[in-house]
Amino acid sequence: MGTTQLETVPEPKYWHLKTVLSEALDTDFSVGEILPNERDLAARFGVARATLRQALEQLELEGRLHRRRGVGTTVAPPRMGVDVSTSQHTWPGTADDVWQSADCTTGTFAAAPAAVGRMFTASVDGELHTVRRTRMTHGQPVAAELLYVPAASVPELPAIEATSGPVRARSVLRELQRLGLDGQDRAVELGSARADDAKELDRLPGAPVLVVTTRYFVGGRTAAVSVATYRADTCRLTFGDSGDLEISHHGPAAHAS
Amino acid sequence: MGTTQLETVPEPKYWHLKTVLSEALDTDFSVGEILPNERDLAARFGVARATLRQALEQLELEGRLHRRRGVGTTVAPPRMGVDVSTSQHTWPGTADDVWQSADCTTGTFAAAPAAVGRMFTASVDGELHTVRRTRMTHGQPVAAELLYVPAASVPELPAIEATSGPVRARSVLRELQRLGLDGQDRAVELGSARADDAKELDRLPGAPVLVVTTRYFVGGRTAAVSVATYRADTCRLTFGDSGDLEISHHGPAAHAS
DNA sequence: TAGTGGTCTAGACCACCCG
DNA sequence: GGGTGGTCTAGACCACTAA
Repeated sequence: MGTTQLETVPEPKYWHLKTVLSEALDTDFSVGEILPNERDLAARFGVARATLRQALEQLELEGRLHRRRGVGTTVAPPRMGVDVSTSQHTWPGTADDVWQSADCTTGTFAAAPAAVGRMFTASVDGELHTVRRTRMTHGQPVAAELLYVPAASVPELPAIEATSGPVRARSVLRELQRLGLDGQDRAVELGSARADDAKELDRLPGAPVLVVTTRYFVGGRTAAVSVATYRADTCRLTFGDSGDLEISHHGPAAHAS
Repeated sequence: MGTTQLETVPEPKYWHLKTVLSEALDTDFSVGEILPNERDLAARFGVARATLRQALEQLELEGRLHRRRGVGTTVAPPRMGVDVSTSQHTWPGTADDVWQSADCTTGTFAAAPAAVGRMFTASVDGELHTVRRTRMTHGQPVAAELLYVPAASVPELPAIEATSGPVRARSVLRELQRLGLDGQDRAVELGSARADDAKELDRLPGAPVLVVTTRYFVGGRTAAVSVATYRADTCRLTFGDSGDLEISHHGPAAHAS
């Protein structure tokens, strides 16, 4: 390769390729622009398609590119700041309209992942409501949430209503809102989208997501648990009032100049 | 394939493989156990090695596996909860001993990523201290941090001391600690490790990391900015008192039973 | 139907670790 | 030196999208 670099430490091709592409994105492309297809790009750089794809995958992971089968690869806009701070949703999305498409099913605790069941201090028997929702920002789905609410937490929930569907989902949320919230607990980790979440987030299964697990405390007990999966490619989770700031894409060139 | 599934929706092989392996990890393996090598595993499942690797990569992304070149693939322990809550470090790691190996260099604002420079409301001229540290948990490096402190934020910093090295790093941190902190701002996003961070975190460049960007406010102005990159495979970031809980690995089998 | 990205193969060589 | 995972190739076919 005709760069100025000596052949001291042979950098992997895909890594070098990613750096070159990253700089090209900064200088020669604008947001939304379509890149040449993978076969052309690979030929242009003199590498196999698989190698080129390895570079593109990294750039997509960093939120620089957006790839869609049958369409092409486009330059992604900067990640949007998504507020997940405490003040924003004392109870998840009760007042604001960022959460949509609620649904609700009721079953036993066995319907929840074992790790979720472990977060409830007591009452592992009895019924469990599972509310499914989608969070929209700028018209795009950014998160899919499963909210687990033991029936014991909402004793005044009318039992006569529909046993599922958006109507019951709103009933559960309304009951939760009436409860006094003592505090909450939050954790963030990397995961890969399950098939159902991926579908709602308009991504392929296995796409990287940021999993936000929240425990809601009422009267010293865990009253509900929320597992929200955020698109990792398009979202930057904010915990404060910095939602309108741009943070660097964190690639190897982040230190450049 | 001799499974019970009809050929209705041909699931990708690597996806099915990942599910099978995930279940095998739960039942037939214990933490730290070594898996057969990739060539053997690929032959056993009747797929190409590249396909097998696609499944392993996903499992590693979810924190289930740990792969080391020249050694092998082992079953990873559950992710550790790493507290990044406000109360834990009013100023980053001043009192506790989780942060180690501090170093410090001083230069201009051009030494910082452009996105970081943008977070300082004023005083883009002048000097900028850059403190580099590593966060250790259970004897393992979990995060590499770059703390950007404008010289204007620590006017009483003795100028005669060493211009770099751990000694000066501690001086800067000590000065910061003397300041009254009005508040802070935090954002989390997915990134890939730069070469230098990867080295400190004992990972390969490009490894997935959770980038935590923090802005520290003093007197209504941004007094310092911290960019901390946490290992995404081994860490679960906690914002509260849930540090000792286990959260589910978020794979496609997370809903199983 | 043509073009895109997604999956898969069967090889090869390299960098690294350990005995 | 022998075994591991990491990189790379040159193909092939498939699933999806849009004209």
